[in-house]
Amino acid sequence: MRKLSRDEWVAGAFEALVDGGIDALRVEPLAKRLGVTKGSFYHHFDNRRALHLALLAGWEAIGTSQIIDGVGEAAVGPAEQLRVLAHRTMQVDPYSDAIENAIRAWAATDEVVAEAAARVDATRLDYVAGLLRSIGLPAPLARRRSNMLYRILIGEFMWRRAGGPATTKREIDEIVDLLIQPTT
Amino acid sequence: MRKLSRDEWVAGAFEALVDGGIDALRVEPLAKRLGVTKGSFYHHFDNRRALHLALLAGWEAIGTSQIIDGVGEAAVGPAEQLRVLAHRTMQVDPYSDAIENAIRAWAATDEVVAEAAARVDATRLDYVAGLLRSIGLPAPLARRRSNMLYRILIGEFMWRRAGGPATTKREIDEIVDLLIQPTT
DNA sequence: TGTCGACCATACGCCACCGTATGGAGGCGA
DNA sequence: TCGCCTCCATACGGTGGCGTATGGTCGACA
Repeated sequence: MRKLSRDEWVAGAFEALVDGGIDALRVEPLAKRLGVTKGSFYHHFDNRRALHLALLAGWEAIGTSQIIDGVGEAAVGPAEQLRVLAHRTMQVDPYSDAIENAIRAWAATDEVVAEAAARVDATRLDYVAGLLRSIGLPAPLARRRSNMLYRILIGEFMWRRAGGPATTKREIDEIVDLLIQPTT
Repeated sequence: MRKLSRDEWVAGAFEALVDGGIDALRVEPLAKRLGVTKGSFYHHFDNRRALHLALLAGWEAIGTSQIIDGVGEAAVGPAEQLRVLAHRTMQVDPYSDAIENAIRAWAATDEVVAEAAARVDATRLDYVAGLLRSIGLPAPLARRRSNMLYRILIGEFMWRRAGGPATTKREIDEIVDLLIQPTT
């Protein structure tokens, strides 16, 4: 008889989220995938909602730091840091694409999720805006440009998830070059 | 006793799609919303899938032309046309946001939907790229810039849907100005 | 005014899933 | 070895939704 920890359930839930979205994340099918019965699930969680919230908490924890961590060490100047950041976040990763999209779509119908997503977005945007200011853009312009880059990112995730071709490395460089322009 | 046409069912389905996504689009609740029973539904449609496909066909029909139609009359030069196009598509419309996102999220798990979305995307992208070429950008650059703008659009839809503040008119102008730059 | 067809209500069987209740297996300390 | 605690299997009732079968209503039209 296999024994699972709570974290293993959450990890399995992320897998299920990837190929089906939050609505397809049901406890009995998930239990079958994990090789146990739902008796295990209801030992670790009060109900289905509790699993969803655990999932959300996990995403928020890694979603905030994952992208930013290590950028400062990987590159020296702010312009190069921005470039590294862009390449890292836009690299092809179907797993991340699916999760990011699933959470964001979920946010449309769940206030708690929307708030968590807003926190993650704010952290990322602040970081990028700070980089742009370091490059020399005035604060309001830096803010607008970071918003622009962030929309490109979200769009890229969703675009790829729907089956579209990924943005190439060369195009990413071009985007960064364009965004750090002080004027139009 | 109320009587509905097939189109009224589709229209109702769009409403339901807006506040819940494709998974929440179920025939019995929808029938209740429309003030009839599912007896009516199964008179007009073979099954739930048929409604989904009708929905998809409706979206593809309007999604391709809706944005483009009338732009040629509303502005003279290609640069101004692009500006008009950007303002039109990015204007705040929670209804469109929801549908666009729902379809795109749906495309991640349904091949038929993914193909329809790809057709719509290709049409829109071709149009924007053509505008950029008319402005004077070389074809490959025009293609890359249109991809960029399109990602911003998708990102904007999803961003707003998740509760974020909309891009202002001034920012939209700035984006267009940046994208029609011949070089970085 | 009778008939026909379009449209819908109702009732039914079926299935997937939720959450609960209960007991059983197995490790672990006293 | 005994009892306990953690983790899970099993069985159950309940709910919501799918699709079908069947009959009823109402307007159009001859």
